[in-house]
Amino acid sequence: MAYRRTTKMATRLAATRERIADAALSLVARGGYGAADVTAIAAEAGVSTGLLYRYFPSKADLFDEVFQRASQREIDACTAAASLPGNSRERLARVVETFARRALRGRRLAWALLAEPVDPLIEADRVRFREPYRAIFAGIIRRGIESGEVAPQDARTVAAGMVGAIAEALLGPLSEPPHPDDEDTLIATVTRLCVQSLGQKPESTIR
Amino acid sequence: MAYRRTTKMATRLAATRERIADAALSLVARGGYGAADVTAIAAEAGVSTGLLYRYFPSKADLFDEVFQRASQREIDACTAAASLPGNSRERLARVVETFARRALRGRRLAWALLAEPVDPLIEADRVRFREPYRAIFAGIIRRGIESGEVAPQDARTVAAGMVGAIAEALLGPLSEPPHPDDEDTLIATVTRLCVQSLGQKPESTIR
DNA sequence: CAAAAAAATGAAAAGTGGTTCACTTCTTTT
DNA sequence: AAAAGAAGTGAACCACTTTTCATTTTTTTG
Repeated sequence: MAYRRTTKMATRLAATRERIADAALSLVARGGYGAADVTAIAAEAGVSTGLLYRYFPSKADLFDEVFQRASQREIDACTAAASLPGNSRERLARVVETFARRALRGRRLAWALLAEPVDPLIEADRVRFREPYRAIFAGIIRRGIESGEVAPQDARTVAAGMVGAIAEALLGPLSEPPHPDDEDTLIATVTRLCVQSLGQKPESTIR
Repeated sequence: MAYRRTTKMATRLAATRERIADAALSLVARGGYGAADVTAIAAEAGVSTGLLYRYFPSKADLFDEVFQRASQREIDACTAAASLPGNSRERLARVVETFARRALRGRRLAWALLAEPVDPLIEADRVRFREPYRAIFAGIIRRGIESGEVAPQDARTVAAGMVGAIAEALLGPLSEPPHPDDEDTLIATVTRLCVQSLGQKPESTIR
């Protein structure tokens, strides 16, 4: 008669789901959203388009998850960088460097996550993608303010500005072929820019 | 027989072209790209879709022009702000303020120009849209470096960062209803952020 | 090893939105 | 005012994707 959910089956189902999500990410990482239509995703995952819809209610839902995963990795890396010891400026610098270096390494994916035009259906993900970074930066800034290292300021807005600055400064280079020599200077410039945007230490501006 | 181009006719042709472009801009400014499909544009302009294609070879070409016009106004305003007298930091501050204030005034359009997801066909315009700003900022930075007010740095990258910072910092507020009280502080924060990212005057860091 | 239920298929449907083109209307010219 | 040519129309066309669903295959259970 019927069949109850066996662990064996459940495992396979999860694996298929995984394969689909991986296929989608892989296509995006290689060819951008343009290359990631459901037909291509299904083919890449080795399943039929119909099956894809048994696992994800819609393409948007699929990308919700794919995006989430890809972002999470990046965010984890930055969170880790943020939690290393050091003063606010050092920590900030480390996060920016981490972000920039990883983005330049995985150019195509970074471009897709940061800037590539996607259909509006999926755009919500991108906005969400930037939020965690803003949160990381805002946290560092707030702690800097508390400890007196940084002048009081609107941490949220400044953090948003930093995310934007990094993204925009990398965009050009991201869409060009790698240029290893320039990368270090590029990263250094972006890092300095962010740290400086915090302003000087309050002591030096006390009247 | 045939008819030669009369000034009367030529004027009308130009007017129709104008109406189409205006209609497109108006739709974008009110409802974003989503609301600006060719059918809607034609309807708004009071012409048929077919006629639209007599004036513009394709939708992308139409938006090329529409974008161009909308941007030009903004860019002109910023260029004007940049050319007022003052030192680099003052001039930079003025441009940022100008940009931010105008963006907040024309929220919907600014959002469309800066960040709204568009179909890839049109995305090229957006990249181009940011370029002139980068150029304005880069010009100010370079002059600052030449005059010794600003430490030597990669003007192009820093300028890109500023454009990104401004855009990103405004994005949240741009998609929310106006909040007049907060706007001035927001603008002040963004301006300070950009000016500070230039770093301190070289004199104070000379050893 | 049937019978039952779920997994999987893939071609067809439905939706989307830009573009075309055969045709009509209006303007100019003689 | 008639001929000629340009402006203007809008429904049909097309390319492209997502989504569905009737059908087949696989897995489980009694």
